[in-house]
Amino acid sequence: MDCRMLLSPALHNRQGYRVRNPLMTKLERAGTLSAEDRAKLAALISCTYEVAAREDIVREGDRPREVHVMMDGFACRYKMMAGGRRAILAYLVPGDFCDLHAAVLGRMDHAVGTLAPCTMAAIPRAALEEAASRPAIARALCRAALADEAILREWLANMGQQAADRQLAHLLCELRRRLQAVGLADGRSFRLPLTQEELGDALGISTVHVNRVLQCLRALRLIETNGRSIIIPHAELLETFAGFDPGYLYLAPAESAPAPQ
Amino acid sequence: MDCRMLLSPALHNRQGYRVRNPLMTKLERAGTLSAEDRAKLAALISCTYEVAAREDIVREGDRPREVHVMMDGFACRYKMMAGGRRAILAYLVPGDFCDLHAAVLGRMDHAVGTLAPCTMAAIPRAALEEAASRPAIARALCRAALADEAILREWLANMGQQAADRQLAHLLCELRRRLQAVGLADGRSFRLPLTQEELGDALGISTVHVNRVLQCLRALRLIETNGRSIIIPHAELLETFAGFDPGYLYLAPAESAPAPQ
DNA sequence: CGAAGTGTTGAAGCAAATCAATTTTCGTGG
DNA sequence: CCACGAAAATTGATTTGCTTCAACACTTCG
Repeated sequence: MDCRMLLSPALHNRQGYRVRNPLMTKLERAGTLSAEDRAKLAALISCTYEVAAREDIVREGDRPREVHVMMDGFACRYKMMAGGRRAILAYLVPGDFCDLHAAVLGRMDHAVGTLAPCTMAAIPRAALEEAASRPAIARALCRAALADEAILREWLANMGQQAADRQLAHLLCELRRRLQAVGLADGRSFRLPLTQEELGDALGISTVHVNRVLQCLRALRLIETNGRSIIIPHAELLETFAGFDPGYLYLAPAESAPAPQ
Repeated sequence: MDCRMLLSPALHNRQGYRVRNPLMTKLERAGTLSAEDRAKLAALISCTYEVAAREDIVREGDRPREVHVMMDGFACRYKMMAGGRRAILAYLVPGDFCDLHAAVLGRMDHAVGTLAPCTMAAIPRAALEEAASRPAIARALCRAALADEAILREWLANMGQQAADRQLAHLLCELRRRLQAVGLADGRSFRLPLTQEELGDALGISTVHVNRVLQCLRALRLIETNGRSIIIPHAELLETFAGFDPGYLYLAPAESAPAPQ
């Protein structure tokens, strides 16, 4: 894993837009970081590197010495199942950690692979642990990890209990909100560099069926597709159809918890 | 929620066995707690109370002021879906936290309800946070939360991608291991106080189908049932059938992570 | 321009849902 | 302890959402 030191004074994503550091955007959501905290965090992103589409970033069983963060692109957590099927367990968008949990648990119990070309940052564990000695940063990291867990629960409920058309609609609603939160979607449309097979591996349905469900959503005028872009003409319609409630994403600034007496 | 102060010098579970504090058993797994840490933890369990079967412990939207821990019994995380279906997102066994994440995220995005009569402990957030000022305890709590996340990922892969017979077999393998880890199963059998409906709500399959799949597993001699007890004559056979690999449960003492340089 | 990957369509088969009825188990009070 | 009612488990018949297999069209890019 080569790690060209790209000291990036201004970050640009693959579409050429100048974007804020997406990790910062994400961790600031809780709204409790001081200027000094932010400086500490920014200093962590010193070592970035590029990964082509469909490469592994970390593999099952790895004991990563650094923690990897998505700066640009699109990736997924996955497990290979008996019989060669691939189960996609999460999509990762800019700002997301690949293996924060492995720093605590010691080992990856699944792999992370890119789906589109990605820019990654590698943060040495020692540097991260030092930053986490600041309570506000530790709290923000903890929040990020627990928000990932909330997404897993929503996926489990969604994939387990809903018909395929609702499942796919729900997934699109989630991706729209998450991409919007890091400036990669306007309200109406976003780039989604996924094949129908990659969607099916997340939903647990066949490629053929993904295709038919997409046609169904188009026929209902809930979505339009244009190459690898998704257009959602009326987000509320799609969200209603999917039974989507964005609370589980914890994108709003932290609702202050009741103070412990 | 009445909170009778039951200062329990020795804990007994509902079957009358004298058991260790299951929270301690769980948090000690990482193997890094000092005697002082253990004393601090033990002191947290001062306020226990009983809850009947099929009651809610916390509800979606709650902002709990205490953190609740299972001391005895059987419970589940669940969400109610559009159409009245219930999605069971996790089973909770003694030693498991109900709402540790809500202490950080501020709010429950799902409910926790008992399935069997339970003994719960309520830990005031202030007391927990004070205990967590000890690094070893903070680390153990973090490990516990992340191990829950690993179980969610395994469920998502299992429920999403496998045939129903493998799914159910996998679930039984997991419960056997988790119950064994807190002394509630010998190698061969354990009490499983769940109806077929409650199993179906976790697997996303109908009650009728749960029944047929159970019959199939019995016919294959992979399991026997006796009232609410499950007997697994040859655990390896069932685990092979289910493609079960216990690594994701993180029940073994922490594999020491590579030291950060 | 050709080849590979991706998307689309149709037909047949199957796993699981649904509906409905019956039996068994279990908890409770007489 | 037994009788009763309710909950849970079981069985059969029918329907359906999704898979699988196979062929073909479109796009992208070297």
